[in-house]
Amino acid sequence: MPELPEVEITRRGLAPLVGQTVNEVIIRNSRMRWPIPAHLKNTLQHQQLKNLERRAKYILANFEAGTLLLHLGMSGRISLLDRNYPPEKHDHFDLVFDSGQVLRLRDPRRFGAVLWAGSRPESHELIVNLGPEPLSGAFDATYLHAQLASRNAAIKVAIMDSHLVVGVGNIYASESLFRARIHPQTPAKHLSVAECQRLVDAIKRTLLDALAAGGSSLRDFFGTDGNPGYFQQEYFVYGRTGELCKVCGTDITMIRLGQRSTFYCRQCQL
DNA sequence: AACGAGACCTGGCAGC
DNA sequence: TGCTGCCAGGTCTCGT
Repeated sequence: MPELPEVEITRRGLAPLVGQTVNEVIIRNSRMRWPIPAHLKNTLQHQQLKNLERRAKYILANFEAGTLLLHLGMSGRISLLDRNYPPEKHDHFDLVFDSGQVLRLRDPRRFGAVLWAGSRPESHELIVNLGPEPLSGAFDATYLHAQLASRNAAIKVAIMDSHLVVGVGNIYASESLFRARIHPQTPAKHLSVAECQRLVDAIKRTLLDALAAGGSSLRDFFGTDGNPGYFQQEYFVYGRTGELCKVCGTDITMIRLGQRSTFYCRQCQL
């Protein structure tokens, strides 16, 4: 599930852990995208969680000793549970706190990551070259238009490039382009400033709407079964091949761009 | 610098 | 019921 809104909702849901102290680190399977560092067991022992931040799709857990990076990959999920709650097959990593609460990472496909970033996480190799946050002021039409000037690739592929802007995954790329009424295959460099403005606005609106929808289910997020129960987003185009466009009634088309499924309305998006 | 393809993994589902 | 093939929300790495 993890696109940027889901990661942000996860971060917010973990807020009760701030101020608590780590009692134990459990690594059941260290083989994630990169190995989970074994030294975390010592490094995080008795460390107090100072705060939780987010950069792109990384959750940054800040401790006195440094910052733990958490990434959910394609299939990751973090739950906040009682420490006695029995782990299941793909529960690879636990941070157990003195209160008896545990932050538990489950990730069947293991594309996610648990990494140590030391005291300067902004300089970490996975962080330092990332583009601006999509909801920040730095991501505006002027910036986007300048970035696209040298790119022939399809606009949908371009906005999913984390060096250009972070946090626009496969679902929200299609959704944002629909809202901006831009065909996903348009060569990026062909977008006018006005189109860039529509796209910037659409990306921000799409992500904010998803955040608001997810936020409404936050109460269910920490059920003892650990199921987030995300609000089922009502998509305009994603996954709706052959169904009717909610605006004009044309059937939704699917194509592949950059090896990813892409959905659009051939009437609304030119 | 930009682009496309391949890689990493497991689970779910359609079709036979 | 079981097998096979294909698909999946991410993103880094490598070759051109």
